[in-house]
Amino acid sequence: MNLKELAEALGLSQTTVSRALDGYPEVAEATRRRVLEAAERFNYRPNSRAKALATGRAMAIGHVIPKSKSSVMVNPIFAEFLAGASETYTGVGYDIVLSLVEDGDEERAYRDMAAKRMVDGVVVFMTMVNDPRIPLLKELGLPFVVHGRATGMTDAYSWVDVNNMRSFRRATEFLVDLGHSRIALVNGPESYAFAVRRRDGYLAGLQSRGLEPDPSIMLQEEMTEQYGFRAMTELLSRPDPPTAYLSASMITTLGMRRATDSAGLRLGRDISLITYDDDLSYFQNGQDELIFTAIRSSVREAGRSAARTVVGLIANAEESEQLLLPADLILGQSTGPAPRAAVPAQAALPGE
Amino acid sequence: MNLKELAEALGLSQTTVSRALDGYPEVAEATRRRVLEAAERFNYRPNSRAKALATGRAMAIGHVIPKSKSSVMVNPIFAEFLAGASETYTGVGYDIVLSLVEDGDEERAYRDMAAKRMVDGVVVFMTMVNDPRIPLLKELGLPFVVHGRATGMTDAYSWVDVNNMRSFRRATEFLVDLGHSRIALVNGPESYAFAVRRRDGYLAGLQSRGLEPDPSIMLQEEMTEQYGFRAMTELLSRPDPPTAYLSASMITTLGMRRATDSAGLRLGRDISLITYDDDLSYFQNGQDELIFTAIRSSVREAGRSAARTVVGLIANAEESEQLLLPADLILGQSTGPAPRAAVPAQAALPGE
DNA sequence: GACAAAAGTCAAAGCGCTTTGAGGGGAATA
DNA sequence: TATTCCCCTCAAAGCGCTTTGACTTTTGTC
Repeated sequence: MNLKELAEALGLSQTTVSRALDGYPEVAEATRRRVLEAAERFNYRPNSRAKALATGRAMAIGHVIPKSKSSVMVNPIFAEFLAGASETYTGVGYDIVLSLVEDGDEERAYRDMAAKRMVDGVVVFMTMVNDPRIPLLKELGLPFVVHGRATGMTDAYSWVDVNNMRSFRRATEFLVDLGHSRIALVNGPESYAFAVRRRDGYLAGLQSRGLEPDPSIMLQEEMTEQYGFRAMTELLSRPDPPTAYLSASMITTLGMRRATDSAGLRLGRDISLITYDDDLSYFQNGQDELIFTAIRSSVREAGRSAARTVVGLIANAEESEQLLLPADLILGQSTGPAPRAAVPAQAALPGE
Repeated sequence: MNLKELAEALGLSQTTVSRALDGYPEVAEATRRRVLEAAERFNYRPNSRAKALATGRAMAIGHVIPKSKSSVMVNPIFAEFLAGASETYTGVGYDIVLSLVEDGDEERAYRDMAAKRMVDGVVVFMTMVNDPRIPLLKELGLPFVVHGRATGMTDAYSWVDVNNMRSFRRATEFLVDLGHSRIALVNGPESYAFAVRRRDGYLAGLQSRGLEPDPSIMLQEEMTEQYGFRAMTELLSRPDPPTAYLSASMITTLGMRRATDSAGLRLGRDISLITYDDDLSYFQNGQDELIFTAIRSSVREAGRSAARTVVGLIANAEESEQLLLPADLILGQSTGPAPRAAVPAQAALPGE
């Protein structure tokens, strides 16, 4: 059933039917009711392609998700981020066009989306340091919002981010205040902007408490479970193992806990750990009481906000918009005072 | 830059340019080269909306992902599944239109997609027992493929599935053969078809070895980490705790391991565990040697296959296609012979 | 009752593409 | 040179919708 047929069935012109459906005021109330009722009855929906062509609006937002070619890894966070974004979109009638592309092919993906006019705007996920996508999208004139500011950019653009720097600084200071002086950073790849910010926060925290950073206990890699395990195992096996750990992802943290457990150590007593927690629905950090002391910020909420921003941008154009979401440091059971000298020594021979 | 402008710039008609770009034989080779070169230079791509309207093909596939309203949970598996599907689509020029909908709203989502003509076909994810979406999609006449057969359906339709029944049966028999007689099933919600099949496989395995099932050690719930922990903790605290466990998801398994660890028990020695393993990129089951004995089947491969099937369906219509992917039982370190009587008794007081 | 204003409806153009049916020009044949 | 045929190119219609500008009918005012 298309508009023409519906109009014929009603004995009205296409114009009137179209106006009635879209709520224009020129249509008599009785006519509108009649039209709406018929549309409902025939299960009519305007053909979105034709509508898009006529209006110039695709009513769709593009989400381009990079997947690193080397590791074949897809960051599962994006599922949760999308879930949030979709909550916003459904309210305002936008669809999501998803594109998963390998690391180098992003430029082409965005150029395609722009030239093919499939979307009215895009959301950039996992922003890189000096991300080339930002100037590209400006050049293309496609409204966009990035999740996580890029570093080293001066231009104004819209973003939604978390206060990574400050929260990692606070977490670090908190650990120092508990008496820890060797604090490891198990970070994500520092090609990502968020990872750089977290590292900088960590360094700022150390500095504010007068501690020297030790590059040998600052790690970075794709945030998998196996990475967490390897990193923790390796760190614990050192002659002078750290007593406290900062992890950039809940997933990595699970691997770190596995290593801790199999070394026979207990979190919160022998070792302190603070994790970044995206508040994933399937990895809740405890129900009643928290398992991990964590820097928590809902990535789903970030998705909602990013979507809201890009939709606003499409409506209003101009005026970029920035939004810094809070990240709370919440106390769980994985942190405690630094153990006395004896314990690190014991920890040096995990599980033996 | 649109077709008209490009044609003018070249001094050719739109027809010729369009044909040259689409590789029709009526165009002189020299003309075609000239057109292609110009298209490249001007960075021209046909407007996908106009093309879709003219051809009747949207060149897009819809993926509708349900998110359970109650738990607000989004199954992270879908990210990996989509990554696989997208590998297929990029090869053949299809885009993904993603729709995350709350449990009850699926029918509307599919009706929308069909009526609005946004997609040429859809992939159904997380099939339910007696899934109403299958008759609905048949009625709508939209090509579709489901991931995981529905149960209780007689009609022919296309699906891609894993041999859940057989693999769970084999895993159960394997555990019995190791001497285990109390084997718990920590399943996903049995409203899903795959969960029913896994349960049936488990029951068949018990029966073939002459064991009676005990409903009190057959659990089902959304497959979160916290569920695994709760389930395992509860099971271990019983007077007569199971010595072996079957888990339906790697994520749940991580929670189960956490519970096992904090009860002071060791997998493979005190307790045996076989997990279903979707081969997620961020939860690799060990690098060199496997951590868990597992039923492994790549969900990414399933995504690739499902996409291939739906694309084929659009091209050929008619002829439904079924594909049963293998699920291998692979030996890791989480299984071992059933401990003698003493150990379960000790396990009854976890961590005390 | 005449006229203006408002309300309701319509035909037709246009969005950017594909595709049909037809036309022009050159090579091959007579 | 005239004719046929093939190769290449083109103008125009159509995909299903929105929207402009005009037209008809109703309502309101003096």
